[in-house]
Amino acid sequence: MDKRLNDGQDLRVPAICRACDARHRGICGAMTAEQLAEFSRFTTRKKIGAGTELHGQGERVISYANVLRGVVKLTKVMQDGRQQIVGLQFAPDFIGRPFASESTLTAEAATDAEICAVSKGALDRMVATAPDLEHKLYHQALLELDEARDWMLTLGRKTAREKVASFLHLIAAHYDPECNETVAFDLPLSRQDIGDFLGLTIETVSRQMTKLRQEEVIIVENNRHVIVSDMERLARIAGID
Amino acid sequence: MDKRLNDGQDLRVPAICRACDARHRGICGAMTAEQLAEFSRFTTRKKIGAGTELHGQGERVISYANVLRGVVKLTKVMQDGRQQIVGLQFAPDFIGRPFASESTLTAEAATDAEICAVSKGALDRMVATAPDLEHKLYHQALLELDEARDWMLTLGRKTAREKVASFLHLIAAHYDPECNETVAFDLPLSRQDIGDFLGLTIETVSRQMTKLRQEEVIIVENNRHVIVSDMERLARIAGID
DNA sequence: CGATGTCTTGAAGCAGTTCAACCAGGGTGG
DNA sequence: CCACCCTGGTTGAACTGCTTCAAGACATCG
Repeated sequence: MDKRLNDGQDLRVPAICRACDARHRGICGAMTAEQLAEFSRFTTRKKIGAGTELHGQGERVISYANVLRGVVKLTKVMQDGRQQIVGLQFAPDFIGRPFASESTLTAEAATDAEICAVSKGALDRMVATAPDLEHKLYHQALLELDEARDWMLTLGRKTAREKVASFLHLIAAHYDPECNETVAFDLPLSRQDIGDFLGLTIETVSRQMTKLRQEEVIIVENNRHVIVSDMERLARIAGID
Repeated sequence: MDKRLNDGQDLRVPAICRACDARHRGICGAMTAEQLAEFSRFTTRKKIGAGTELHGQGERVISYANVLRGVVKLTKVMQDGRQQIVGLQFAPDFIGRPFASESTLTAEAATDAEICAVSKGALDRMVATAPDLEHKLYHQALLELDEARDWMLTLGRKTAREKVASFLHLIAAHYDPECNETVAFDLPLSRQDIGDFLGLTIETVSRQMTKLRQEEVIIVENNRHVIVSDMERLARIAGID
């Protein structure tokens, strides 16, 4: 039986959660109807515009969030302004760092997005008593760690060309987990953000994109829309095994 | 009362664990005497020489380990041989990736080391039933994620000089958590490894070390022994806030 | 004491940055 | 409705920091 359908009829589950896309895929999937009901008293679903900051580097954190739609970027900055994106969160990812009062990074919407924010206290309390929830969070942390380490290889050892291809591959793979031969999508990041993600300048990103376009690895429309006709080829250029 | 002393007299705790340095600091700290007794039937304490591989990238993993002494490096390689160190594990760190059968990286002793290996099955079973243990593992995963993201900033946005200084700072801070003004230590990595950690060539690492030596930021003896006289200054050069 | 591996130093080359100009699209106001 | 500007992206030319390639110094160990 489809759990989602079943759940949609379970009136103990809050209405807002019953209508939520991320209900089963995200951390909420680990909660019972009763827990959700209790929990939802501390959650707020909201739409945020691109550029909205959820919390800043060095700030005290008072809430966590789940991404429901859009992309949130996690960035670190040095005093002199140099910037590095250290993570991209897609739906239904969890945003926040349990067991730390201060954030070591900034979380900011890269695109228009929708999130379900929850007070830190409420989640911390629930984590302390619900092993299933902590298990789910642990699971996501491990996935993020895998991603971070993959990206370290990209940052440390790949050429600009490979980096840009790796980025395109990452986004494409996210939009099409089936990994079809051809994929089309809108880039969730500006050229500046792509540069900050890849450890490159905006000019280098632009030049490499142009080259990939000329070689017909990608087709670009309106600067943001990208069509990859041969994912295999892109992966090869990206240096992905 | 000192828990360690107390524990040393508790005969339900296996002898090998009673004598273990990492007993309370590592994940074992989350276990009861009974759990340890059960658990120790599946653990093997062993000394391994520098260069010993614990598991390789792409291999099936059959055991986890705790570092008791020495340093273990986690590396990723591309088919053409380019290599990146994506993590350094010190005592009492846990090595392994729960919930994955295959490893996406290689774990290899960077120095002579001592580890406490445990069969994957035994730990997985215990994790499934002991929330405290999973909590501890989750906690470490989050710390590793923090470290990985810090390093992404280093890899993506720092100059060779700042990278080398950052590395020295990292090692120094590990040997002296008190953060005294002056710290002396042996480098746990060869120049090649340092390069692979920083995304630089061995020559660039060497040149930057020479420069730092000439500026008297560090004193180097026998290539491996380093003395930092002014940690503040090193941090400034490393671009650490 | 030579042999081997590790580290340093030097010189030349190149990938990516920097600086500057240009272009396209989209909104604003005269 | 067009001139204007403003933002985000592209392109070009000169520069530079890191790499590459090659040789030499140093330590360690049979």
